[in-house]
Amino acid sequence: MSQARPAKGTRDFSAAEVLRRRYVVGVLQSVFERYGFAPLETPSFENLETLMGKYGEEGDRLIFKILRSGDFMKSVANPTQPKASELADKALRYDLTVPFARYVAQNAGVLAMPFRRYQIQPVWRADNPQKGRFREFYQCDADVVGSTSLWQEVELVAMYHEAFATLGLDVVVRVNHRGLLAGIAEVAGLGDRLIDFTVALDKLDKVGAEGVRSEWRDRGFTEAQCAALEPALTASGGIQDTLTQMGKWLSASEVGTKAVAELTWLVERAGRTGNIALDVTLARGLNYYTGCIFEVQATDVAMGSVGGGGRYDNLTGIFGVPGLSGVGISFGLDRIVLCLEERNRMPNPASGPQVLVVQFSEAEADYAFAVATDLRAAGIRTVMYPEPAKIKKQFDHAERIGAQWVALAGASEQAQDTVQLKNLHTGEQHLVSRSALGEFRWNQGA
RNA sequence: GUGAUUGUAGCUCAGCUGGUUAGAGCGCCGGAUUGUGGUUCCGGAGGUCGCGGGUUCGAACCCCGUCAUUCACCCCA
Repeated sequence: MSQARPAKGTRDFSAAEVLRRRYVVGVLQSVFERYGFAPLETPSFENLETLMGKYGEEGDRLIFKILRSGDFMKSVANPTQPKASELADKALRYDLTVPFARYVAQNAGVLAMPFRRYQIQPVWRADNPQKGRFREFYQCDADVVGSTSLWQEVELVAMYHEAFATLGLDVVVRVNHRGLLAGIAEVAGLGDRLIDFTVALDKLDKVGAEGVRSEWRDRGFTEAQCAALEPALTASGGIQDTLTQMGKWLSASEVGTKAVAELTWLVERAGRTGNIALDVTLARGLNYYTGCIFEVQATDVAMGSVGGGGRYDNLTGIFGVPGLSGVGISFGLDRIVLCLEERNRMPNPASGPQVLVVQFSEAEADYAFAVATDLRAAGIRTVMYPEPAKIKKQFDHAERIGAQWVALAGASEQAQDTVQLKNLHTGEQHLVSRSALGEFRWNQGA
């Protein structure tokens, strides 16, 4: 086994893979831009304090920290037990939302609000890899800040629907509202245990109702509290029914009631653009969400979510700019690619050379190169064989690099200013004059 | 961080209850009258059996450790 391999959780992308990823990115970009989002790129690493504490305790653990430069150890107070901040002061970005919030806070005075940006860049997490899960992966985010209108949510869901419809992947956009969860916690008397409640509830589809109940108990909820939460486990049926149920159950809670109203309004409009589902068990880990939350699930592929997002009312507050509400969505590029491949919905765009120009002898190479230049000028992807190897070898090479045509351009062709074009698929051969290469039908016999 | 799994040629793998110079297919390189490929035939190169210890007359095989892979948990895209 070779020791030459990429680092854990990372991968190389071959030509074919790069092209497939570009295809997906292209679809997302075009959707983002049609909805008026402008691109933004931020650095791959940020100051450590910019990232720490934004993703919860678990998230902090998964941040890739970058060792300080220089002889930093000499300033460490206790070298046997250095503090993390003494060893590292920078970290690779963990997601695109926090760097975006940092950017908005920094430029709050000059950005036209509401401000819409999209961002397609890799992020890094020091997680253990598994299926569809990497330590370096791409996120494709679209966020809008500076507007509390629910129309933003409607548009973002429409973007999900449009993008996945274009890609040909069947998905459902699951919707929930942090206020709904907060309302449940309130009426069940959970106090500040909202996170414990939601993290367990989120696993309903995985571990079942009994699994959730026992996790609640493990997390220290009383039997009375568990009993009070019971309606959260049984909420099902139509979206409208569920909303009605929830409205009654949470009528004593102000946040709960408001959340139900918002969901009712959103669901009516978001349901027009595609498949959506109300899922009161949807929690999502990132604890900066405050309003509607989304998660996109491929319906025909066993895969974690292929996208997620939600509203966060005060993300820039921690960077000193309070009162800016934002809402955003994220597409998981790597997982989308995996899903499309599994569903055979991935096109295979051509990129390799179309023509290989054979080199017969060193004396004839100048003419071969002139022909190659003509071909390239005509927009044909062309490779000239670099040495006068055996013809069989040159043909083999043409086959292997996927070229459909071999161009034979030696002394006899030069005498007539022509080139022989042989189709490797059909075996047909055409004698074409150099001046007519631009009109040649390269796709014949493909 | 936890649990399990796997690690033999470039790739996919075989290798019996431990027993000589560790095999196959594919791939790679070369050749079969050197301006026309794919098929076929012939020949060739290529392995510290992940690494380090231990048991044994003898270890790819058994034991311990370690590293790496994959899958799952936690968490998440």
